[in-house]
Amino acid sequence: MSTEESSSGEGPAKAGRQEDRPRKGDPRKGAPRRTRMSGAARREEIVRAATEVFAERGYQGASTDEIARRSGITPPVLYEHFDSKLDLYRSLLERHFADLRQVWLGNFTGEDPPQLRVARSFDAWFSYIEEHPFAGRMLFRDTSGDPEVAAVHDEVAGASRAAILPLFATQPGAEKVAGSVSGEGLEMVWVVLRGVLQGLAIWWSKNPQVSRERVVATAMNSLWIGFERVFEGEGWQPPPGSGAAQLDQPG
Amino acid sequence: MSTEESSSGEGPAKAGRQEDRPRKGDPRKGAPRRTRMSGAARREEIVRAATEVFAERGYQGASTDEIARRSGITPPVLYEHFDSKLDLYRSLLERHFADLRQVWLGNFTGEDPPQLRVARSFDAWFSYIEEHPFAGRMLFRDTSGDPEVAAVHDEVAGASRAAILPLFATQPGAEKVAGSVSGEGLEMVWVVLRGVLQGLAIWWSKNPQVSRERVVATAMNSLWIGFERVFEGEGWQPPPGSGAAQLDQPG
DNA sequence: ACGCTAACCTAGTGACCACTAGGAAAGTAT
DNA sequence: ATACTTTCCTAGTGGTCACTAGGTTAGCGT
Repeated sequence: MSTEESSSGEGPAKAGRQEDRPRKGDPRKGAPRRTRMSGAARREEIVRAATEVFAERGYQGASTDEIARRSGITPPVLYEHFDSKLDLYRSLLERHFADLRQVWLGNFTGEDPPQLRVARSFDAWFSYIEEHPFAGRMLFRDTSGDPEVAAVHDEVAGASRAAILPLFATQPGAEKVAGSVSGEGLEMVWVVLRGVLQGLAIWWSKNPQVSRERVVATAMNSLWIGFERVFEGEGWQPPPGSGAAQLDQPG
Repeated sequence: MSTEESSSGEGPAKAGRQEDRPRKGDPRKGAPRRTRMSGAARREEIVRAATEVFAERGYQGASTDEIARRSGITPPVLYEHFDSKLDLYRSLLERHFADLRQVWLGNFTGEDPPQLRVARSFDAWFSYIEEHPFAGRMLFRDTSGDPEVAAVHDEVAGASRAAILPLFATQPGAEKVAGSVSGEGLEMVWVVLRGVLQGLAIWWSKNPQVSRERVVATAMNSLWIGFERVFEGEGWQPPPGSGAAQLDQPG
């Protein structure tokens, strides 16, 4: 314990502000935050807390007051590090998406057989999710409620997609999954992949007792096994001559 | 249910009656709403408008004022039909999930070969999405930001899941996809299925030029083709003797 | 015509939230 | 100690939102 506190001596004229309170009760108001950090360290603390809160409550549900509280500061300090809530959100997205992009680029490329590269990528991807649960849950949230937020999310996520998608396009036979490897077809492959991985990641975060190996195996069984057979030309065909009649939904 | 009274079309020339004012500027305040409806009709109008707004902005982003405005009323009237925003949301969820449940129950059951039943169900499911775009986009939104809303969503969606999942459990070989057909395994199958269908549905709503047949084919190629092979025992196996070393992610 | 019910409105209320002005204190250099 | 910078605070501001109290009017039955 360092110096008692420097405010000894003169009695406070107006308000009796004591610095070393036994911070029982409310941790925000009762305890004066005399834990001063360097700017960089505090900024990291904000990033960590904000990832947590955004993961738990989504963009709209996360309050800057709550983020500040979990960072050990009051709201004004937050705005000395980030211009706005949206600016903070964007910088988190960029950081975490960059991490995941590296996971793909570092594992999917190479000369190994496709199945091995896919399995390796999935495993590395779920490893990242395992080690950064809040990051995963934050990234995969639906943000389309607020157009401005959705634009930021689409922009950052789109940059990752643009970096990763070409890896798949070179897979021979990939065009058979969704009709083509360019434009809509490739986009649909991406949608399916993302749907499965994100769905499993969110489910896994609520069922952590399941091993990563099992989650990866489920993803492989769902995606790769089917895709591989489609690559070889065994794709599903609609039953001939049975268009509308059979496929109509009941009233 | 398509009695769409376009209450606010372009006014023909000018104000002829006492009712249609030249509502320049604020459309809510200028026009006295003397279009009185029966309670049931107004309630339907609210349901329609609320589905739209929840689909566009999510639960938190949807304002009751906006829902009221699109229903042609002011907020107090809304509360004569529903107890609260959450009550309104719950009743929409129940209605639309019940519709989708019927799609599954009406198409997946029967004596046809599994592939045909799956394809028929997918087609019927996407048909429903096609005809009720707002319903689809509303149901598949992430609502976990607000615990109270998440609880309602989980409750209603869980009822649908409980009705549909047993249909899959009887599929021979289904346990091989995720390790078992009970508990976690079956849940993971559900997660994968939901991830693919919902992902494709949301993507499709932004890319309506793609035919339903193509979307269904992508879903079949992604899910059924792979699953079928797994059913037959061809599931993916981790490369032997290559656990952590190969699968480690890069720094 | 006249009263009654139900649909609808105006005009709020209090709570919450993103964000800020201005000042105090902690650390650092002199 | 004194001057200076940086970190952090108190105490707000204006705006939005879910929801409501109490009054008005349309339309129907008699």
